[in-house]
Amino acid sequence: MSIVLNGRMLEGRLGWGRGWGRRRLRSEVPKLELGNQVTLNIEPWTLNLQPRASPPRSAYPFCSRRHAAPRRWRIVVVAKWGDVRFTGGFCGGLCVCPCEITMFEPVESSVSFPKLEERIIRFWKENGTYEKSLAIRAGAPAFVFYEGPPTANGLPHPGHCLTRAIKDLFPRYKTMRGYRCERKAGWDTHGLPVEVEVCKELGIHSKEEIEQYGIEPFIHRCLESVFRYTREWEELTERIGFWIHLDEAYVTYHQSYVESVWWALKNLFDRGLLYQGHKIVWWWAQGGTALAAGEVGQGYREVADPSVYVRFPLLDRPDTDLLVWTTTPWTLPNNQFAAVKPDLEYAVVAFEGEPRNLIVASALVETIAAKVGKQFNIRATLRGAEMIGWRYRPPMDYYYRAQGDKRGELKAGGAQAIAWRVVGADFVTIDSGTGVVHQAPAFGEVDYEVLLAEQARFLDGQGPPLLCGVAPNGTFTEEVPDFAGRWVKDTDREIIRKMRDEGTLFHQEQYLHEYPFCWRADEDPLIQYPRKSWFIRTTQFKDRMLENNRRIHWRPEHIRDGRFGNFLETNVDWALSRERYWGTPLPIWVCDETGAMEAVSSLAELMGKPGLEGTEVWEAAKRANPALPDDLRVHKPYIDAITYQSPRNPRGRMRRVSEVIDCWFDSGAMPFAQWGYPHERGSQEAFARQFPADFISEAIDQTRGWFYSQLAISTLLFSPGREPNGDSVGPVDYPHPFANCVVLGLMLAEWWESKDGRQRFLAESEAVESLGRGNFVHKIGKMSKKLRNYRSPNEIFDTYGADALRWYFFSNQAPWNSIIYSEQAIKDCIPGFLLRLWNVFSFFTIYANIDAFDPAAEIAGDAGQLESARLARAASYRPPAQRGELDRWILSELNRTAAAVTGAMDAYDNYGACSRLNEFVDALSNWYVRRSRDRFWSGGVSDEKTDGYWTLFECLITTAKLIAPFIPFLAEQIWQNLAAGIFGERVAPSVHLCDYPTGEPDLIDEVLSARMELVREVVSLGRSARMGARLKVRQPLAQVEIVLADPAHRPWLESHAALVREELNVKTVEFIRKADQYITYTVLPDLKRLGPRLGKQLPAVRKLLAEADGAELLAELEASGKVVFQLASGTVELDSDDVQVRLQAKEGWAAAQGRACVVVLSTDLTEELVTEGHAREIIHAVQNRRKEIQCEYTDRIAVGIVTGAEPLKQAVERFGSYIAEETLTAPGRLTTEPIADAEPVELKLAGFTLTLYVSVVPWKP
RNA sequence: GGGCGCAUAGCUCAGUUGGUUAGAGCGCGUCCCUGAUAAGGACGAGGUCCGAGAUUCGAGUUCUCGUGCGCCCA
Repeated sequence: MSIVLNGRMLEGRLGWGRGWGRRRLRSEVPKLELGNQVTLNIEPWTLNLQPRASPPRSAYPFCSRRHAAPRRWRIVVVAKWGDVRFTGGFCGGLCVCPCEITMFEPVESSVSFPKLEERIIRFWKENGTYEKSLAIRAGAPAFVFYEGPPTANGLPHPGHCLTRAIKDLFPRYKTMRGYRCERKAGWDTHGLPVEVEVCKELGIHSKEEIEQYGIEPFIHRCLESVFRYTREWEELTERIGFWIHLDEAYVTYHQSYVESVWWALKNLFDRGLLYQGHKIVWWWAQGGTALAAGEVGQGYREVADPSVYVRFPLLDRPDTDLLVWTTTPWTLPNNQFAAVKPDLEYAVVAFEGEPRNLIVASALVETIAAKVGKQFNIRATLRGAEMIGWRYRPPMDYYYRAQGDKRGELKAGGAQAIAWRVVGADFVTIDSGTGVVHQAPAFGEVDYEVLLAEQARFLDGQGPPLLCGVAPNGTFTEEVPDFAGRWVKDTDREIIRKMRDEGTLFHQEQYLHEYPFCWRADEDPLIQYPRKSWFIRTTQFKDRMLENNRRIHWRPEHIRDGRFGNFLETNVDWALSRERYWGTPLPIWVCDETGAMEAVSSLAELMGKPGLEGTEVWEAAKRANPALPDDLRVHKPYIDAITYQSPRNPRGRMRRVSEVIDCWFDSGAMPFAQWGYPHERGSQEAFARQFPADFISEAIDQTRGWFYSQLAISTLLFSPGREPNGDSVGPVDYPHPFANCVVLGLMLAEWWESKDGRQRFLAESEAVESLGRGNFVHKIGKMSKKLRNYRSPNEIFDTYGADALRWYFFSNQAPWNSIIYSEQAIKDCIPGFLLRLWNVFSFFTIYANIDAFDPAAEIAGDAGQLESARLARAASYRPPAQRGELDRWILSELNRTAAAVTGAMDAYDNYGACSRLNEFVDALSNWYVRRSRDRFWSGGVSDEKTDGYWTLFECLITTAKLIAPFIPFLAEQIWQNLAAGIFGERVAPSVHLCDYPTGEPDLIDEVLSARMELVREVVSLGRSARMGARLKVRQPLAQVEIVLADPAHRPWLESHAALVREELNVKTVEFIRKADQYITYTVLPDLKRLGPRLGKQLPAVRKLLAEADGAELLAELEASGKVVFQLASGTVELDSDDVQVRLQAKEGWAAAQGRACVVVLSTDLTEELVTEGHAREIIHAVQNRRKEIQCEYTDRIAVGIVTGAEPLKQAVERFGSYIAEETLTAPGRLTTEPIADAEPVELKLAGFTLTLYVSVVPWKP
């Protein structure tokens, strides 16, 4: 034997074990490099194998699997023994493993999933696998997916991992099911959050400061900001395995996108659906800006405000006043109405010492009397409804003086005073105040709605105007001359004094409540204030939106009628405009002479307008900085500069309104705007092809965000039967723009903190280490950057891998539940599922390599996707029907699983699908492989063994396909190894290019599945009975008796007695029918069957059955086919279908009961059995000793068993050869004497002492 | 204040159209295996299904009310 490396012969002898040859070789081998030419000559087959009649069949005599070779060290050699070809090689352990057949790439038993995933990512990239997956479905029906665009101005966090994982899962699945699923990425780039980020960088707050800084440089900074973390986002996307076209992403600030949004807005404007009105906003007067809801929420604080009870004297009822309560006295000058609840009872009350009667809600009379400490008399009561229309004089008459008598004509006919009268409103409550609510529409959102409702009752222009005596800077205007120029909040006291002087104040106190302040200047209280705003008339489409919504398949379903449906029910017009800078400009130009307006749908259209001016602003900017993206042309401030000749008035110029739009409109327009529809070339076709979406998914916080904005825009633009508007797609049937929506739960963080909350840990183990057990609390809560209560996704990827994270997301709970980002739970997915599957995979390659099982050699030509039909072409592939039962069973389970998983995934139920996959892998690993081990280990080649290889191969191949959408990396690894690795280009190059297995009905055998389930139950019960009787499995028992509730299974189970014997370590298996000594029978009614038939008689029947002797009942049933009961209410007859038999093990037996059977162990131990048990104890002890002295698996040993205990001596004597065989004791080396070179070990076995000597026997060739 | 959701084992969660003994994983305990081995497996303990009421022959499951928590909106 010799080794030649690059033409140079290496000296040395090859050895194994501890020989010098191995050490010598070690000094030579490290010089090997990839690409070296190595020849190993073995002439003849002289690898010092023990002489055998047949060729060696395993690697074990020479190398433990710990020596599995890293790839670069593999040197393949070929040897022949007769006609059998062997492939072997050096492995990383530096010994020679001549029998390590490399049919399949050896699978490392300890795998690093993160490293594996990195390799797979590279593989996909280099091979364009994603693109291929689209290409093979070029002509297939579309499965349309929309990506809800994230903003890349912040780092992606774990929540984004979840959305990206789900968004990947279903497109991958549908692609494998044969659909073409285009996946266009998108980026949301506009909006206030972006501006706020930039402001933070600049250290500025207010709009004034932004304008001082300059709008132009400001938006340039916004633009830079939105792509700050693009790289991190792209890396995350790739790392988690989310296949999407990032380089063709739509971007909301791009000109084509903006123009598409303009098109939609012009469409709405031309149809009269876009109008200007007022919106009551939370207004920061000092900063001159409105605050978004989220910002307002941050600034709530408890403060004391004046709380005043004010008289509103009624005009038509002398001596009677409405009593009105408010905590904002400064709004009283702008009072326009008093609101009451129509169905509430009010009382006319005379308070002691008060000159006039007061009207308040009856329920509040006592409360108010108590406040002022006065007695009262109720003079009369009346319903709120009766008061509607009553007129009063407001406490401040700045407007009343001029307009108090003004009347307007009603639409319904007649005329009415425009203001200062009682109106009905449902929002009035008796929780506080008086039940009569002061209405100042300018300074309250609900008040404003009352005004709108009132305005709607009058003919156009005749109704009440909005009275607003406050300037945007928060000071009173000249309309309120007494307080003009004063900050409104500062006037409360004087207003109160004035009312007291005039006698309209009834009572005053302090009131503690939550009130919002500006989060940027926390001394500044916010006020509600009317701003001009643009609205979309969504309310007009409410019914259509509801109808559309009803057709959407929501997961979970309750979203449809719950959160989302309710939101639609309470729909208000969409306040579209924002007085900000970085957003899609509202494309409306106004004539500065006539006020006439026009909407514009593209830059080209604008450029075509007559008398165009202002384009030089952009041109100059571009000249100054040629790197400016042209997309900015359609943004502030450049677009604002563009004016044109008014078509209405020759002197007029058309100027753009100043606002930008709500960025939710941007993302909601994405179904068409992503294509630049309708302006871009090809966009109309693209839109027609990709509308509506089959599937979208986001978290529940998008209900009023992206889910609504999409639905609203789509319903307004593309509803059936809507007004013609000249677009080319035409009305589309509901649902659109999405048909299935998986609403994800929120992601929560998990951490552990010290009881004082000062120390936080991300892992329980860390908390234990630092604080000790019991000194910390487990917390679950919102993720928070400030608290740093979660690990970055990258750490998870690097430690556990993306598959583990994905599997955790998909398999641990229904996706709409909130999900805890639990590191421990992610970690547990590895042994729980990934590693279990990996071990089966590894097991297969080990044995398949040993036996040179080579599917590729047997299947000629194109092997496609290795479907059953292709495999069947192999000569040694026997049809499943001809294979053993275990094989047929696991193939049945495989196909049942495939069918169930397909069904679940078609219903968007990933959780259910994962449960089935988990069950299957468990069955494969813990029953099929376990039960097949001996078959694979057996020497030689047999049909049964080959069947086993084909079966396991098929299971693994199909499982790889089944798991591909869920854990795409591991799936690919298995496919690459088992399929592409041996078939090369004759199979699909990636598992993701395969069709999804849907289960072959022919291979499903429900009866077999049920029966195998029964065997597994019998075995499990047997073990349970052993535990109960404290009988170790090592102790053989004479007999197990099985009592079946349903004897139908007996023949089949009988034929599997050997299996049960082996699993339970018993000598015989008996089936018994009547087992009265062990069992009591209980006859139970089949409730589902009898419930409807017997109704109220059922409890009586149940009682009778429970009290009756089960065995007797059964005998009667068997004899006559029925049992008859006499009840007070009549006769009841039951046949055998009406009852079920339950078995109950009697006390005192080593028995265990399950649903279908009872298993009874014979606990009588004969001397023979006990002795055999001792022999097995000895084997166990010797095996442990082998391990302690660090034997190689192949080492032969000498064993000395020295004991004075007769039973143990007997065991050695009677079972010596069995012990020797099991422990690899060299022939003739099992003695009852001490062994000279071995260390004695004192042991106690079954209560006896024993001294054990074990030493390794030098191996002799 | 309104809407929606959740409440099941120590922890995290399943629980299909109402049906007899409510499941899983982790953790815990006992044990097995040592030829898948830096793995793997078996068995076990552990539950007032948040509370009250209603419907029903029968409720973890349906309905009403309440309690607690979360989210969204005011």
